[in-house]
Amino acid sequence: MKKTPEISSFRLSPLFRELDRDLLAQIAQHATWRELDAGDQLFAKGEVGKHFFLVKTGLIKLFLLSEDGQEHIMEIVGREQLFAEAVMFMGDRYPVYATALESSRLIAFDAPFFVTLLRANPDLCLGLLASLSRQMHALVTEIDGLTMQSGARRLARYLLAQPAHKTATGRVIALPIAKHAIASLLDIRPETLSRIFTRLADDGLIAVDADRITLLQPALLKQI
Amino acid sequence: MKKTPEISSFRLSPLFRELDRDLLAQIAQHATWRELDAGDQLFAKGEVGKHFFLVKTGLIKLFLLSEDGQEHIMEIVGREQLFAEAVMFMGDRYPVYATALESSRLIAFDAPFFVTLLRANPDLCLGLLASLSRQMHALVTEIDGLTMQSGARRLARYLLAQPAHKTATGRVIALPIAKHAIASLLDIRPETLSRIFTRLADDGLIAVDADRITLLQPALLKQI
DNA sequence: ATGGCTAATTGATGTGGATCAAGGCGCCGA
DNA sequence: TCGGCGCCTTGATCCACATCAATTAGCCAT
Repeated sequence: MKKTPEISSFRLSPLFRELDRDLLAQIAQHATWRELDAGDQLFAKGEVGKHFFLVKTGLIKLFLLSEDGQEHIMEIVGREQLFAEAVMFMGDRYPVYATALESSRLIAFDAPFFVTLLRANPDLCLGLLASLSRQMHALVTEIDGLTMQSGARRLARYLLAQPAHKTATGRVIALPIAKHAIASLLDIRPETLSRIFTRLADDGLIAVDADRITLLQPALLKQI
Repeated sequence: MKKTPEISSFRLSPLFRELDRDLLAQIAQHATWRELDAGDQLFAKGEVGKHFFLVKTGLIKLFLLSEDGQEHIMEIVGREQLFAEAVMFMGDRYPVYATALESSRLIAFDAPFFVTLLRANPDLCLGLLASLSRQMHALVTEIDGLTMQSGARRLARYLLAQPAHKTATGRVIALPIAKHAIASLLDIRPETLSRIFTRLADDGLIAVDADRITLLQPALLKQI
């Protein structure tokens, strides 16, 4: 069931793009496919981890739990995205929980082996450094957003960041995840998210039809 | 005025610890001392940066500004700590502002030169990867704390993390920075911080004498 | 000393979002 | 077809913290 992935399935990821065929082959030999159904757990926080992952299809949520069981989604990882690379250098323990939001196929890369590759390949190192730096910047921006912006504003940003297709009335987007998951990601309660949606709709900025959102006034949305 | 620092002044930092004498000498040649008075700006957000820094004495605050001028301190960097390493891989732009809280002496390392060293020294690469991973984990923890914990709890954590010396009545700590700076770091208003201090004091958990805080009940403080 | 800073405290009031509670609605399985 | 069960919504109330405002206390610089 676990066969080694084709090189072509991961060579286009930014981290691997510059590598030569031989190296890619070695990486592939130390990688395996991983399949998850919706709701399946990939790893738990604190668990010793020997892999990092590339999402080929599906969605993975990375989250933390407060001691009263409240879940806070840190990030939703989608197709062609790499995650948990940092586990290789952090005492091997995952800093978050990871479960599948929908059925998903991942490639699991062997972390210890990858470290030996890093030791011999400075370019690979630099690529990984760049990737981590980008993620750090994103985290700093997230802290900024969480502490200095209102819920409505965070939702506006989120909506504007979604892929959309244009129609006569405005940009239409389909929410990729359930509303309660969006609420967790934006760090607000589902009830509050619902109220913000209706307020933005009342103000004519958006139109809501279940998970189909039309941005009627994207310019005003940006200004919130 | 800018003379190159002695090797001994930075060789003990975790990032440099494993390096041989020759490499250290090269690094030193591309490094300079930087002196700042209290309030001096080291760099601004968005500025193109060609250096990363090691604090030898003093304190540097890293912060963001909201568009209405509100300042949010992300981190206070103290002696023997390295910061802004990530700027080497992030399009060269600093993601935060940095100013001195008190007069400070720093070593400024040349980032482009350091990248050439990384290319030739996998061990150095791995050290930097480890450092960035640790910082990322800290950021994740910070998000967790900011979004899932009350102000009182964040203050308790902060106090417990400070260096203290024990006395008969409890652990005594001297706040290293002004209370309003602590408030910004914990993302609460100075007024609210003041009220939390008096509440904790009323409850007998701590005693406050200006910037001298005695932890009377550290165990209870941990439980908040 | 004196005036003018800024930090810190304290009180009164306002508010965004959480919490508690009660339906409505789509979807799926028997 | 009918429950049943998440998900979403809507309303009422609550609370932590922000905001606004006034006062006091240290701390230079003149």
